[in-house]
Amino acid sequence: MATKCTNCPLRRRELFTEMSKEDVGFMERFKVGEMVIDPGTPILMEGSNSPQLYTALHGMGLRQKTLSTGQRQVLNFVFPGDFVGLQAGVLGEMSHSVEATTRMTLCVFDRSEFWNFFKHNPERAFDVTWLAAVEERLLGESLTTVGQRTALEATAWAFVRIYQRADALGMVQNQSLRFPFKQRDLADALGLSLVHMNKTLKRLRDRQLANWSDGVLHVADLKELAETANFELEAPAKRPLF
Amino acid sequence: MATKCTNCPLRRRELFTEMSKEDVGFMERFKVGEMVIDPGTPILMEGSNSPQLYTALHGMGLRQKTLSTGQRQVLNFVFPGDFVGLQAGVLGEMSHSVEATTRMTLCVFDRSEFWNFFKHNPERAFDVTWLAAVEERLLGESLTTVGQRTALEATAWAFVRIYQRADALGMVQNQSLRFPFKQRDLADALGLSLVHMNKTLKRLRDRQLANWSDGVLHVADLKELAETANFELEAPAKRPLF
DNA sequence: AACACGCATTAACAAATGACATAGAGGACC
DNA sequence: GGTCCTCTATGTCATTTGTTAATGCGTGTT
Repeated sequence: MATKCTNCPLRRRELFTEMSKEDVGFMERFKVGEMVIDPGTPILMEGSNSPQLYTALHGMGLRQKTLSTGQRQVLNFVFPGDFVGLQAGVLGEMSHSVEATTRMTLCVFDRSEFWNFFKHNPERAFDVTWLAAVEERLLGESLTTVGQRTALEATAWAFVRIYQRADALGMVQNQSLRFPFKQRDLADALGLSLVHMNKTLKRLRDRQLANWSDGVLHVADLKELAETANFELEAPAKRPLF
Repeated sequence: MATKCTNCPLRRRELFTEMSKEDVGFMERFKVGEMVIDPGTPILMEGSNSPQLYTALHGMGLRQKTLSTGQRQVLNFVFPGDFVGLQAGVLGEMSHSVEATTRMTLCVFDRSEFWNFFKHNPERAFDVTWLAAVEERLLGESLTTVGQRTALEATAWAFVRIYQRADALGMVQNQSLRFPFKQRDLADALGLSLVHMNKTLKRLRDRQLANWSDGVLHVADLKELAETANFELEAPAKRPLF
């Protein structure tokens, strides 16, 4: 029942770069199966060294880090097409956890085969590095947001990025998308308290910039939202799918 | 008179993994020269696509991102041995700037040769990915700090990380190291105002945990400092030198 | 000597954000 | 129907952090 990479519904999305027929075949041999998990289930644990790597096929999740005090930082949200476990694959240990927020299905890859990529398929090896660099770029931007932007700006920034990402995946309809997280999740992603997050959402709603209710994010005017975030809108760059 | 990779003083430091003779030779052919720059000079600019990549040999610098409002986020500090320009090498465009804080000397590599690494030297290609993953890990930790820790905890965290990094490079003597930045730099790294940074430094000084004056950071008790940071001390992992 | 400049320091006050408390809506379970 | 639970919403107050301004100190320049 596993989806064949040849028929992968993600590859067609405009977010992703073209993939050669050979590479698709290569991926198909690399893929060992598919996994379906329920909401709330951990996929990878901080400190663990998973023998498996994943690509999110359906559903959404989040990456997070927990301090000894119990506070948690949400590093980012996992969208379909995201590669999960690169750190485990390369460094041998995850520095954060990944868990499913909705029901998810994941493509499963064998970590022990990972090294073969570098040996036998330099193009795909380059793509892995590309993904790591993209991740680094996004984290740098998140860090800048949490460090420099106000609660309102930060929330607007997050919504713009989420909207753009979803749009590139074809998940936006009527300027709306399913964003099935809790206010607590976004608060922990932006370093805000839950109460303050809630008040900030209300402000965005009152200003008619963005409305996130019942798991649906609606953005009335992306440009204006980006402006309140002090964020320069630009066409999202393509990236490899792994 | 460029340093030959064979005689590279960094490679001996315990921070770095062993490198085979062949790889050293490989690097030596990859290296096209050396560059010395004065304090304050930009090395790579946000948005630029540099034809050159670098490894810091001597001196220190910082990576930063600037918002349209003029605020800046310092992403991290560049130590000797750091690879600079990975994003340009892989993505073709930097998402942040890098500039020298002290006088620096950098090994210069040709970006056009970068791809050859992946084709002809999978081990080194893997190392590049490793570096990207390490960078991602560090940024995730910084994000967690800025998002979740108080000003005091964040500053203590930063000092612990800086101390450990410097120690692994053999830059610590008498529990002290040169940390030639301004309070403004650290404030921008931790998302704090300059004044609050200053007050926080005084608190750490009063508590006899850490004293950063005249460009020298002195840590009296690393363990206690880590405790105030809510940070779990662990032996720093080795990493490849590029 | 006089001056300007960058940086660290401190005080006084302002603003942003967090903490606590409470309430309501909805779902799951008995 | 009741009860418990999670999540959202809102008000009040406390705390952290930011802003502005002033001072001092060293260094380099005129």
